[in-house]
Amino acid sequence: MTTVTVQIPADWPATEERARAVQEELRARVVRDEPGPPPGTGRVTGVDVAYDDGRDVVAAAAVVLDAATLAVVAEATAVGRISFPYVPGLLAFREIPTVLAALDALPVPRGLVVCDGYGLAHPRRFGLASHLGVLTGLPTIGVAKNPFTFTYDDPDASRGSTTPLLAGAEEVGRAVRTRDGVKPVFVSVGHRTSLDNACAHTLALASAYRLPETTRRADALCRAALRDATAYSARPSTLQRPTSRYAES
DNA sequence: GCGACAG
DNA sequence: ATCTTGTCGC
Repeated sequence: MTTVTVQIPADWPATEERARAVQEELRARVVRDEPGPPPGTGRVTGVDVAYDDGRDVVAAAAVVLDAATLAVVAEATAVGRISFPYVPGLLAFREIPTVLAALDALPVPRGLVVCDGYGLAHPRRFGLASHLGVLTGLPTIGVAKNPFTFTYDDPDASRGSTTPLLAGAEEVGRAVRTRDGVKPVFVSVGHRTSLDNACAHTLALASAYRLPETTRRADALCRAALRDATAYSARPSTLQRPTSRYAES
């Protein structure tokens, strides 16, 4: 598996104002009139990021799955310094440099990229998934765990039920029930994909668990990469008192 | 002005 | 995101 080190781009926005201006400029490049790749065929790639704010370290992972079998085809990770503080609406500026590096390190084509967060469901209609799509040219979707600032009616309890995710009267995404009786996930279009297709992909990728297998795999991998990246700093609990469950008594 | 707010 | 033990339930 490939692991790379990332540098924050010299021209990366340093203020919230600049970051918002970048979003306003790039949003026009989102392609919305393509359906995207059909679910269940080809490859699907999941990306996710983990942080250690205290040490200023960020790790990203990209995991390519066979869309039909969900078997892992390829993996890559990237490690770097945190490029932006967490500000609701500006998440992309915190995640993108490292995610791009991990995606670039993959030895195989990516297919549809599934992001942990939003695409068009965003204050300026340009969330992480759309931003990543415009920068890479790849079809992308966003699958988030929370409704952010949007409203929705609870979908029926059965897996496959959906309701509109609304910004006022505008449908910016959908609440999708991936498992019976379990809290829905929130799906939106990133780039070069239709909302129907984005929801179909999400359901195809999430049947055993609430979240898509792509994000589950990427989440586990970026956490492991973060552990490795910070393994040399002092961590008494793991380095000095390894395993014994009987150490106290 | 105050509260809410993807990860 | 991350901090963190046990606990209720299939």
